[in-house]
Amino acid sequence: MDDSRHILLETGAFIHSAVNEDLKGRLSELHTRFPPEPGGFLHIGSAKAVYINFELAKIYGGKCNLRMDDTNPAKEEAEFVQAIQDEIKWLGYDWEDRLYFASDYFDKFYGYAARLIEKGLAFVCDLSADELRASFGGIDKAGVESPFRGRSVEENLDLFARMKNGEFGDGAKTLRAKIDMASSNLNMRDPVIYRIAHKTHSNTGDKWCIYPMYDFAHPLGDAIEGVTHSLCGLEFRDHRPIYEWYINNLDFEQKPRQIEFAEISVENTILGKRHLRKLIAEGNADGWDDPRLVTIMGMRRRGYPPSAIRDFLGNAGVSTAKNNTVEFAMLEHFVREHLAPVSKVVMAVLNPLKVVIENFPEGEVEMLNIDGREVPFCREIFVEREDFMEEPVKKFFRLAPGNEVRLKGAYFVTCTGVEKDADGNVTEIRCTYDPATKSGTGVEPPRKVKGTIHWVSAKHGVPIKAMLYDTLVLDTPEGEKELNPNSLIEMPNALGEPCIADATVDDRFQFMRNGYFCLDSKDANGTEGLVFNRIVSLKSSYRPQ
RNA sequence: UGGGCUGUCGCCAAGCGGUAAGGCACAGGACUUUGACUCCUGCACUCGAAGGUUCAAAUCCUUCCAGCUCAGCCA
Repeated sequence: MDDSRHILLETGAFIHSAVNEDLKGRLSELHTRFPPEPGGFLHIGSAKAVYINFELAKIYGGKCNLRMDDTNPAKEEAEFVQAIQDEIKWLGYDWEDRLYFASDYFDKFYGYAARLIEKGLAFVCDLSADELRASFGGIDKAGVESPFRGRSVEENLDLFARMKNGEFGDGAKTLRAKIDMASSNLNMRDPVIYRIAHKTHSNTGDKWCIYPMYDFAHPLGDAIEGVTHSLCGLEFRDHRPIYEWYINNLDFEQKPRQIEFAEISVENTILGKRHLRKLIAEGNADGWDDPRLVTIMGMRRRGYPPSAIRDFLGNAGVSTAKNNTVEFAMLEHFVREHLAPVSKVVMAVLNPLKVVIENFPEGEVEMLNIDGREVPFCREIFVEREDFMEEPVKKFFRLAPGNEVRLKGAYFVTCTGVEKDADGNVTEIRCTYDPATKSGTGVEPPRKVKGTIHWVSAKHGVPIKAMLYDTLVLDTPEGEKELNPNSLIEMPNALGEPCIADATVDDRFQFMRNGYFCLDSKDANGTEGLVFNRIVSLKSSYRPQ
């Protein structure tokens, strides 16, 4: 089922040829890495980076490290370190014993920075954050060189050591690379290498009060770990020159190469950390694991198989540099495809309408064998409210006055009447059944019937709550995101056939004609009764009227 | 208006000088005790536009048009 290996080989040709060329065929030497910042949870966008880095290494028999990019103590928390590992494992990948932390290299980073100073390629700058920003210039304006750019190697070395020793306050000084303030690439305008931040780091504690910037730490981290190919999102395209500048100026034997791929975006979803945080803070999402979110936690709770996510990612393609927004329907397609073979098909009625079978003996319970299950059938059952129409539209093959349908695995029934309340709402329908049409007897029914509907015994039905999801937000034509008012529909009075009382969180069901469902893992001990999440609906070619 | 990048079916996406793969979606049809699944069938004489080179161009050249992206002591 999981042919992602094949898919990734077909797509992302630019990566394959680059890797092939660099390694001159020794592809098992391919070494990649997935470098998350432990400052948040992973989502489908991060999953693509996980997928590409790990999958590519797997295809060629190479290795992929997991490196926590924890160079900014202000934004990172230890809890994410474990969460991210769980998420990657769930996605199906293994970094073996190669879990690393950028912070493990702080000593080395410091040494390399000093090296840059000695080579006259870095200097300590006293400009304030505001002054620095102003001196950077702009998109069509060259920057201005720092007045501290000419300091001697000795002075720089001394100042840098004193920065490290905590002699200066936050923001008082920075270490900067000496490159080119007139570069058309803003990342090359004497970028900051180290900043001062008297903050406790989750890994190194108070040992450091200066921390390296991403642009400096990332290539060095790659080089130190022996990474051959640093595959990252397109957003880092403009950083490639600075990545190479550090690598080339620090004389690494084996130079890692950065290759970018287009990030994925899925229609009607939100990926941005701050946007997600806002949704959660405002109560519009039920935490990071809200099943309507395409966070890893959300998709996991929703019931998406990880293999479906991998397959989706592979099929959505690994393009070079094109903006793309994949339709949500494509994700759902792969979810269905991977769910179908592992799901047990059972009956559940989401919106129950009582049916009394008038000629079925009162009090009698008949056990029916449906696909190997024993399912009780009796005089009073529930069917889906949507499966009955008092005044049927044309091509409505379900229950309607005078109309005969098959009850799945049971008998043919004909609607003979309707009961209503004072407001005219249908409260129950009356039917008669034909004993000669019993299912599974091997005897051909005496006549054909167009519709087969699902049902649950009134006496034996297990009360459940069904959660029907749609995406939390909708894309507007203007390119904005708006809340989807119908992103959650709760069906509190749903009923399932008896066997679902034994469901575990790992079980996947297809509720016949209603979609794929699983137990909500958030409420695994059932304090709210049995809560089932609809993972994805079934496709339907039925169009009323 | 500086730099980088991109424009192939509604959405993804192959293709890299030899006459437009595939998936999703959609539309027909077959099958059907899930209006599901499965199975057939259809779905770009055309590759952002215009010129040019060539026996031959989505693929090469030129110009133009459109879109995305970059100014954290974030990653």
